[in-house]
Amino acid sequence: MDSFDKEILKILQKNNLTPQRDIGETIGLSPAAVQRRVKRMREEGIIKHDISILERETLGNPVTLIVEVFLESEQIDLIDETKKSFVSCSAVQQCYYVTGESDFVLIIVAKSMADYEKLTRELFFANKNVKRFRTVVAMGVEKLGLNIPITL
Amino acid sequence: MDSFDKEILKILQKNNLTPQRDIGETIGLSPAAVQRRVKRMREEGIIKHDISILERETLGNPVTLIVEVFLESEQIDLIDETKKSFVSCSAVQQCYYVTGESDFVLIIVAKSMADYEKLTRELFFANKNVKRFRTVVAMGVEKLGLNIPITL
DNA sequence: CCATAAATGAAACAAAATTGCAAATTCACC
DNA sequence: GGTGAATTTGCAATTTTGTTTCATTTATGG
Repeated sequence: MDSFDKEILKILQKNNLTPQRDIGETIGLSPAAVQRRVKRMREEGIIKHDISILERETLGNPVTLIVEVFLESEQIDLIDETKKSFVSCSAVQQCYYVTGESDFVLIIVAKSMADYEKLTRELFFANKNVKRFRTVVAMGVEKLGLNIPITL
Repeated sequence: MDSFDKEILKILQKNNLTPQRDIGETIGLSPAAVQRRVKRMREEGIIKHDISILERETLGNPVTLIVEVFLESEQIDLIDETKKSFVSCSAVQQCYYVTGESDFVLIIVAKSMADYEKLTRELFFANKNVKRFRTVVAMGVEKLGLNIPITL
């Protein structure tokens, strides 16, 4: 992985519909060379996914919540089970397994607070291993991206 | 926005390189019709961005942190200023303006803890309006996406 | 310094996206 | 329910983009 690759990645993580011709011109490489590098990086998994980012509000999910989850037991199989229930929930955008007082931090989207309240029953109250959870309501999503700082 | 649009979005937010022909076959519409709908939704901003998601680890940003920031003053201009400094920082992946005890929640990536420590000086210690902050270290990123639940 | 391997650019090729147009569908109004 | 306008559709032609081929160049190891 050289600096050409990194420059390509910098462009793709901003806009992955950029034509390879344009990328080539920008970084000084032929379209074919760009094509081969992109293909390789997809195969190697450096490029994990290619997705469209949608507007949450228009699609009926205007509420964002940040939830800190505290578990009862730190037994590995119990943790795994709980983890699975979080990850498989489509409302859960992100799930972090964390150190400190709490065990998980979740980023969740919901149609409404009532909708979220319903979700907490499934996700937390129904789970014996969840001791307690603390919800923080996002009034505004000021930045939302997965852009990684890439140093050449 | 009808159920065709929603089906298209469901596909694109998983993989935006899916050929329009495939999308058309799946949902029962001609490639041209799909193309026009996608174009419209891009123009309307329902599709906000099209990006590649990269592997953080390979690109030298293996550390993820969740930070709760408590401000000194709730004055709107001071908040805005602080917000700007967070949003413009490339290590900050997400910035939420929140209710409750704290004022902001940030998701931050870093090369190392030492790197993060350096970042805290710029971002928090250098800012007079930051009263205190609480850092939670992510041991594992179990789920990381921006997939919105779309109901037809 | 040579031989080998890897990466490149140019051109041909294939696949996908985009556009023009006539037919079909939907919608608002009577 | 019927009628006309507006919208949306599918098909086919066109254009753009992505992919492969191949000869050449550049880098690598002995």
